[in-house]
Amino acid sequence: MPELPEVEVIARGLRQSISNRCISRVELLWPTSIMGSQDDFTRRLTGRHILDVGRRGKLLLLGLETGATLVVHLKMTGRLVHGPRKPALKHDRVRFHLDDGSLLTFADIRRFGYLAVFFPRELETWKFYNNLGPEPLEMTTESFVSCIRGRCAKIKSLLLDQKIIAGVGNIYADEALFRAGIRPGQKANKVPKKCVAALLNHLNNVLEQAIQENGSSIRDYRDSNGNAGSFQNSFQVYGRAGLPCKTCGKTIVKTVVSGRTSSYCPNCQQ
DNA sequence: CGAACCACCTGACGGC
DNA sequence: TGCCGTCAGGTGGTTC
Repeated sequence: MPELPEVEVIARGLRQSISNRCISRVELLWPTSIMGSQDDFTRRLTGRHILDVGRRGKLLLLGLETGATLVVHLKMTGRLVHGPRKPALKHDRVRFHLDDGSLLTFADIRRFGYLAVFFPRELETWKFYNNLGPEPLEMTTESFVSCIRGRCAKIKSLLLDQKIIAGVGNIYADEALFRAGIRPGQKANKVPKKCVAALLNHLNNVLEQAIQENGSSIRDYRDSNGNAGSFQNSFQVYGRAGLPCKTCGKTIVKTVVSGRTSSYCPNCQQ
């Protein structure tokens, strides 16, 4: 569910609300949401202070006083919400009781999401983390072009590949490609170099605008305070198949790329 | 290297 | 009402 902007919004919110808090108790309501040993997980967190909150790709990273990192992947329906103590809800999977009496809750309807605590050595050997590509917002045009150019895969498949660029998902891939005027099914090596270079700027503009608007809420996404985002109101193509293009009026069409529903304007995108 | 599948799960929605 | 199929923001694995 959440892509880079949503995870970034959550990280910023938690940085404000839980930095320097201490985890007094860990409540495992659905133990299989933990990757690896549940005992280690609880032991490594209980009684520890959270020093900082960061993000890498779509991963949330909570830095602990011990140097270990609590990693959270929200996948499709995960939420990480901080608030006052209250009874657990149906989809709550893990709850962290903090020393000020507040509660940090990981909820996840579909249970694809997971949590883990890694010490630095372990983090280095975790393949998913280690193979993550660069952050788009920190990437140079030259490096982006060199990652994309010469590839014969469809351009959208490359945007979605976390090993190439970290953090882009179905929504922002479609929105960036619309702004760049490139069809999602276009082969990367057939896109003019200039257009590939411009694509990074469009992608980063979309990501930054989405962060400003607190992310996109299709159905499940909520920020760390439990509030919905508003960028879904600015979608140009995502979820708009059959509706008129906001730029030219032509009907937005739907196709499948990388097994993902993809929408584009047949007139604005080539 | 790339595409086409399936798998992991639940819930919402539309059609009949 | 209820049953059934379809679809959903992500990632990993297999096979061809």
